[in-house]
Amino acid sequence: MKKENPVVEKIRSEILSGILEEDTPLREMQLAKRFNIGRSKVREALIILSNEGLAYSKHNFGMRVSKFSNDAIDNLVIPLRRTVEIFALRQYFYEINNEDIRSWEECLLKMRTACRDKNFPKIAECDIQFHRLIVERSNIVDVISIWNLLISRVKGHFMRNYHKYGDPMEIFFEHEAILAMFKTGKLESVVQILESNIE
Amino acid sequence: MKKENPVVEKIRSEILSGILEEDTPLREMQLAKRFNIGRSKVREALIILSNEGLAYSKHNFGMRVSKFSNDAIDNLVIPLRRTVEIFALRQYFYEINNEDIRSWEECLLKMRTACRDKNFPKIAECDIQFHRLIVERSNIVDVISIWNLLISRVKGHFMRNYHKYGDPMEIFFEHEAILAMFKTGKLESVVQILESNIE
DNA sequence: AATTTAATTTTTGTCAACAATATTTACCTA
DNA sequence: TAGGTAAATATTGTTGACAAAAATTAAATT
Repeated sequence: MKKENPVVEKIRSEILSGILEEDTPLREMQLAKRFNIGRSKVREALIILSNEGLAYSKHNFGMRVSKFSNDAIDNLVIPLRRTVEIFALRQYFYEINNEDIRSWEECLLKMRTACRDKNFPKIAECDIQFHRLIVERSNIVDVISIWNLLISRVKGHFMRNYHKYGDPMEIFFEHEAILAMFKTGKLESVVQILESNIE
Repeated sequence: MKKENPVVEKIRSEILSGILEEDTPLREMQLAKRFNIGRSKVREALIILSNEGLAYSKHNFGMRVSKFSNDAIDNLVIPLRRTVEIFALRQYFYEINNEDIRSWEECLLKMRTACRDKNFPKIAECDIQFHRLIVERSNIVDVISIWNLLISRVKGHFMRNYHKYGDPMEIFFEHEAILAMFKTGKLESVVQILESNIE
């Protein structure tokens, strides 16, 4: 598997988590000094981020952090996410073992704390992690990379979506229910509940 | 919206269609001279292609054309492509003008020649271009980049798929029919014929 | 003081140069 | 001639230089 550029990974994570706000200029020299690399290496990283849609640029303007996605895009990306995650799940569902279950349980533990604390960025992180585990368990590189792109396209969607819940704990209960259904071994029921969770 | 780098587009199209074979070195100076641009611009293009999975590199080895993907994930990617293209089309269908029609007609003209000559790499190039025009006309950068990733995951699929046709001219007729349906202005009919074409 | 204008600094985009590495060619020897 | 070795060439990855554009600061004007 291709090893990721750690500078790309770091900047991307900071954009997705909201540490870097919309329209923040990504200054080349500043990043070069920070990561102790040359300007050309920073440039490469920014090109990749821009290609992923997390940064944008104009001529002689440099790269800036992209704005949040809009509802129109969400309407496209959410069905795609459903398709990808359920495709991934179907590849291995009947081979799920105790170790797999434990990784989801570990994720849920963190999510419960985050929900109790109403720490929404942390809830989003756990939410994404829960679904990432579903996709990565398939071990199919192409599927994982498609899912990664889709997730980067709904920057801000998770936070917005949480407003629909009266109490953040409901987010935890929903994912707890998904895992409970995993344990029953009923694939079509899992598909149904997973579909309703991805919205 | 920022226009896509035409050099990236051209090289990508040549990789996807199979004009550039697996493991072909993508020499920077050679490409720079060919497109009349500097080496740094070529470098940017290659980074993007590599990020999309169409090229790979080792240190001091440069970029090479990636190998074909296996068709295991076709069952996933093809429905996704359908969703994305039809989503794009719905955004602007009732605003299609003569200039748009002309760009598809221009594409079809090349496709007819390629089909008559049984030049399969060229057919694939035109086929991809036809669908790319559908997506790019939406001017939605997120949609375009998702589509680009999906297309890059089925490298080789087009060529494989053409074996189903008895006569390559059928490929041209199918796309001619799509454009004809565009002109009728009946969106749902276009959706239907487009869905059947993406397989 | 507020606004406009000019000068200064910063930043980007691009090029050319360079060392490090890889590839090719020419040469030598058995 | 075949195979190996060294020289020559080509290519990449990286740096620094520099002009063009943008952003910032300072000065001037009302």
